[in-house]
Amino acid sequence: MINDLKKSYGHLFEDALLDEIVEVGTYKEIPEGFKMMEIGEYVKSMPLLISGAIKVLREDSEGDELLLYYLERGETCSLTMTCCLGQKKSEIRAIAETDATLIMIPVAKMEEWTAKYKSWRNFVFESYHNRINELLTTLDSIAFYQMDERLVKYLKEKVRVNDSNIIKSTHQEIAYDLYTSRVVISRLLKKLEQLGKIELNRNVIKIISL
Amino acid sequence: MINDLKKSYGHLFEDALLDEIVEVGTYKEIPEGFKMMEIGEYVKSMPLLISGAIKVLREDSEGDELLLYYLERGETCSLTMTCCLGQKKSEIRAIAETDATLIMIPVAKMEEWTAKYKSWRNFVFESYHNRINELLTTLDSIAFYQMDERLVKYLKEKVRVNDSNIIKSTHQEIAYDLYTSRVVISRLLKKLEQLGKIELNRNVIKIISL
DNA sequence: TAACCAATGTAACCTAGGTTACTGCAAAAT
DNA sequence: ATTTTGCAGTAACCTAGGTTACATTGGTTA
Repeated sequence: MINDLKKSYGHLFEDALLDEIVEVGTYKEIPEGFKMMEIGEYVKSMPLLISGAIKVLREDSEGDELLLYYLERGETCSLTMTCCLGQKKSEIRAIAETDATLIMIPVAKMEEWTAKYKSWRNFVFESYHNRINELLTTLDSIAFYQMDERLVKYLKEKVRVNDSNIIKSTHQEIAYDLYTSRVVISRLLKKLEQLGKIELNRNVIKIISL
Repeated sequence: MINDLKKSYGHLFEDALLDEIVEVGTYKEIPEGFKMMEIGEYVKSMPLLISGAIKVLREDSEGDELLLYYLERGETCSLTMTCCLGQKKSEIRAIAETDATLIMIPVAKMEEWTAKYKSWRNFVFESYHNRINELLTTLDSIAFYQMDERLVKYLKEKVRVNDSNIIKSTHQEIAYDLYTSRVVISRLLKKLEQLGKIELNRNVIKIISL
C-alpha cells in the first residue's frame, strides 16, 4: 500500500502526512461497475484514488442519468469531501468505470489535517478547483455544443480513461451517459463510421481517428 | 463596516476572526452593472458579500453568455478562492446585478486563516459545497428542462434576488442569460402573459404569479 | 413636429434531435 | 438445432426552438 500511495501522492504530500495516511487509511479494491456512492446517501469517509477510474453521474427526476466526469489516479471526489464535513447527502452517483484501488480516509482526519498540513490544504483546494472546472466543461458541452460534437468528445474521453481505442459499450449505454436516445447515438455513430473515423461491431466500437 | 460585517457574518465567525477581517479587509461599494471579474484575469483578493447580488456568467467561444448563478449576502465566490490560492486564471465573469457592498480579503490571509480558524474552514468548505450545488442545479436546468420551464425558474430567481416582482429587463437581456434568442423569449413570455401569470410592458415585466 | 431608434409582436420557415416502429442478426439459452 | 433475447440499422414522423424578415409602437432626439 505504501508504494502505491507514494507513486500517486508522494509528490503532493509531505512524509509525515503520508505516514498518517498509511496509519489510518484502509486500502480497498473495487471491481468495474461497483456503485461507490448513491444519491441521497450520507458518506462517512473520503476516497483517494490509486488506480482505475470512477464515473460520476447526475440523475433527473425520472431516474435518467447524465455523465458529469471521470475521476482518475491522484484525484478525489470533492463532492464527497463536503458531504463528509457538512454531514450532507450526496448529490451524485459514483460508479467504478474500471477496476480500481483506493484508500479510504475517515472524516475526522480530514478536518484535522486541513489545520495541520499545508500540503493537504493545497491538495483539497486543488481538488475543488479541478472538480469545478470539470463541471464547467461538462456544462459547456451541454449548453454550447451539439450532440455530434458531444459524442466525439465522449469517445475521446473514453479512449483516454480506459487507455484503449477499443470501446466496449452498447449504443444504449452511450445514450444514457449523454442523456439522449439510442436511435440518435446509432445515427451519429453510423455517420462517423461512414467518415472512416470509427468501426462499428456488436458491443464494440473501434476508434480509428477522431 | 464592523456592523455590516457582523450582521452578515457574525453568526459564522468567531470574534478573533471578525477582528482580523476588519483589520485587513477593505470595504468597497460597487454600482449595478460593474464588472468585478473577467474570464482569463488573475485575482488577487477574495470578496465577502455584505449586500446586493452578483451574477456569475460563463461564456462560449463566440462570446455569448450563460448565467450560472447569483451570489448573495453572506456568500463568497469559491471560484475566486481557488483562483487566488492556485494563481489560476478566472473561468467565469462576475457582474454586479444590483448595487453591492463587499469586503475584500488579501490572498495571504486566506491561507493563514484556513490553518488558524475552524470557523473559517467551515465557511470555506460550506461555500464550495453551495457553489457546486448551484452549478449542479444550473446543469440540471440546461440538461433536463425545456426553455419554458427554464424561463419560469429564471423569472422566479430574478424576483427573489432583486426582491421585487417588477423585473426591469428587455427580452434580449433575458435571452442572453438563458443562452437563446430574443424571438424565443418573446414567444414564451407572451404565452405566460396569456395565462395571466405576468404582464408585459416595454422594458418591464410584472410578475403576477408563477 | 418630424425623424429616429430600440423594444416588441408575429409569421413563415428550417433543423437537430426525440419518438415509434419494424427489420435483420448474433449470441446465448434451451 | 431451435428458440429466445438483446443489439444495431433505418425509415417515417414530430416538436422545440433557432432563424429571418418585417411590422408596430413608444420613447428620444433633432
